[in-house]
Amino acid sequence: MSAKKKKVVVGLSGGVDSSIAAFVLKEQGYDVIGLFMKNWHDTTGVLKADCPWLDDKFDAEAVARKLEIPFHMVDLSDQYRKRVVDYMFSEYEKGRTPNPDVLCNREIKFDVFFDEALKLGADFVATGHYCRKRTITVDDKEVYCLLAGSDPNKDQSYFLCQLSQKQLQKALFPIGDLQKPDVRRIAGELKLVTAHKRDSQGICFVGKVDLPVFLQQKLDTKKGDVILIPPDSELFIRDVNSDSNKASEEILQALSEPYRFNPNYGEKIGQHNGAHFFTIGQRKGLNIGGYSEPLFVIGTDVEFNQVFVGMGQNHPGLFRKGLKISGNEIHWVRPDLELSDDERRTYKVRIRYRQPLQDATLFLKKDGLYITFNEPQRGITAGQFAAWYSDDELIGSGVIDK
RNA sequence: UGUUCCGUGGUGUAAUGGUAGCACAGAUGGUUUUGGUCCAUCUAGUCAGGGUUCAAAUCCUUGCGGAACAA
Repeated sequence: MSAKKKKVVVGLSGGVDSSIAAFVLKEQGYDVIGLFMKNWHDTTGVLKADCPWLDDKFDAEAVARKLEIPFHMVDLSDQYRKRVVDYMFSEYEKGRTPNPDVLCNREIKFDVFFDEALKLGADFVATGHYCRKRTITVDDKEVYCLLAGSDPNKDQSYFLCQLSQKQLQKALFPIGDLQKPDVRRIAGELKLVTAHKRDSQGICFVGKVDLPVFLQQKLDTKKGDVILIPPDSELFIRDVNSDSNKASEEILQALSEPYRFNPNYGEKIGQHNGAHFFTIGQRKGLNIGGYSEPLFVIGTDVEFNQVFVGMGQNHPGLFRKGLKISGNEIHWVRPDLELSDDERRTYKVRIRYRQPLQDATLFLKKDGLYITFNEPQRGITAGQFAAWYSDDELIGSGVIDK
């Protein structure tokens, strides 16, 4: 007899990707268990009202039946609310723009869900993410690498940028080598109910929400001024030598400093319903027309409830060359590659999902990690995650502090 | 009070006698497992009344509203 089959619990979401993840695992000879997690059932602010988790559960169950694997469900909505949604509200309240899905992976799918899976006796836990894992040996120790999915169009490694070695150790990403169209095709051939289901969008588990409405559950609306900042404002003059090779702490700090707006630098042109409903780079929702080019949010101030905007795609307020991550927020997916004090290293960095990787240099300083980009970046926003890559491997990440 | 100028979609503007266009805003849809971006489509207007003309945003006139100038 061969050794006992390894047991894998796969998170079945009721979508096509996790369906095929389960299928691939089965093909590979694992003992597969499907586990559906219910995370959200509140429909406040959700567009397309029908509360979809039940449909998803039915679909997940149907897939499990078709693949002839056991099916279980866990309700993690309590934890999801506490560890993802509350975090979201609190970040917005501070005027930052969180990425709940990165948190969802770190806190839910690869934490509480993980534990539930292990309770079912799992050796591994699998998800339908488009990314890959590789195991290498460094100093006689196994090290797990998180790689981009093979389908460059669907690579979801960014959302897993906060995973730890411990989490990666038991993780499997069965569809990381597949292209999305192949996933659809296989699902079609297997006649799975999820074969032609639309890809999920919006905050994972919550769905596509009207964000202001969603946030209004906890955050008050409050009228404030919208202020237009001219592109030639002195605020945008950074008399730092953009040759950041010298990389003194001063230069790094200057490059990573958000523009400090105040109404004296511009002109009041309208009103908004709360600065915390806006994020840098945002165009829609200002409700101010009459300009030759669109207006974009270039800064918000929740303390004084002010929104600062600039006209046009190339407004200098939209761009910055550097950002900073607080020392305690630096996360290395590969701890063996951690920078030492005052060390610098070049990486490819993205600051949002699906952004093409940008050439950048990381500097570890006493007060945190500075990242400077070769090209100015649009919409560097506190609360979002910066993730650095070496080729297609995600090395580390952190919440942008400023 | 007098003279002059102006009044076009929600906003900013184009069309000076010949099918009222553009931009921004807004709505809807698409792309996207964050926010946002982006793409497509759509909505919506000649201040009001009278007149000239085959034809008026455009010319004339009255009213209303705004701006400028005025010993």
